[in-house]
Amino acid sequence: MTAPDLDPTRTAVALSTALARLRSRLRQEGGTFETGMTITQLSALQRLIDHGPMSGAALAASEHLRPQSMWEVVAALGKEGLVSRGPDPTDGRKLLVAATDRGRAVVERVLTSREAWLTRAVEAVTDEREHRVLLEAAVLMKRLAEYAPEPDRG
Amino acid sequence: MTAPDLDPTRTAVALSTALARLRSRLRQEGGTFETGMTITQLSALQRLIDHGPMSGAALAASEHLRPQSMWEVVAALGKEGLVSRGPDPTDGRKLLVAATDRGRAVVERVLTSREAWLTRAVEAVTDEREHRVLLEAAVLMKRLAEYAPEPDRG
DNA sequence: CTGATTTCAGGTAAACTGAGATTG
DNA sequence: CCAATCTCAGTTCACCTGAAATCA
Repeated sequence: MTAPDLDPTRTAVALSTALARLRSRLRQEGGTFETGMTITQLSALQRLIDHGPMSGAALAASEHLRPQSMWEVVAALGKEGLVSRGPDPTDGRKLLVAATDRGRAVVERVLTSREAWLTRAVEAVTDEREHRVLLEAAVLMKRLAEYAPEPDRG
Repeated sequence: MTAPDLDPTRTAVALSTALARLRSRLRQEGGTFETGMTITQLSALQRLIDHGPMSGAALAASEHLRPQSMWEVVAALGKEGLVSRGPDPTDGRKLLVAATDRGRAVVERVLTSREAWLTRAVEAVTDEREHRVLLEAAVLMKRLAEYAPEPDRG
């Protein structure tokens, strides 16, 4: 039996509205960790670093964007020299997108800077236990984003 | 001394990218709890229910939007009969925005429906402990969104 | 020929900025 | 007269859909 105070719908609504409010505040604060990057760009770049070179279509699918939208993101990153595009040797339709050394360096710099508004907010308004809750929740939210329902089987 | 694995910058980045990915996935899934409302509209409506009638400017500030943007949100909610607008008896410049009974009913319905994609995802991919983590994180994220740095005092 | 990938063109939604009008 | 609020108009940004062109 699930505890009566744990209602997945209320959690879903709370999570959605928290998302909206934090996102608005981030926009208000300039948002993007002092690089020109949008969070979508940062997320895609991190994916490339973690996963290695991928086709645009695969990268789009993993980030839940349309390929056309992802190519815009990749073009923006490419213009800054953070990713490179090259032909896939085994499939002439694909272009492999890869993080460059410069891209890796920028992400590393983002991950060690203390200046971002959200970093200061986390330091200021959470104690150690709450900080751990946020960190775990980030992992859980990524897991939620990947959720694929089991197909019905007779 | 803070535990060495707890780095506010890494938490901030993890939270940001989790935000981006979950938001993309929500858009892909249709997002808005089977009402025509956007999450911004839902969040504003909840605020009105919790707080009582507010001026457009105050509501905008609390949700971190510009007044002009908030008036668009309010207009959309008004068209569905979920909020009403009336003059402030004490200040002729302001219009007080208030949730209607219909608005309260819609939020109540959202909070009890099991159909939303995110609700099913929460049920499916989290155990009870993780569910609690998400719920608390939603509260913490709203707190982060409200963070106001202490003014320097010499 | 079918299907997947990339590219090109145009469109939408949710926010924004800027410039009045009204009221305190 | 100055400041706050609301309104009107135009703009931007990050996505989207649709339709080619290329290749397996």
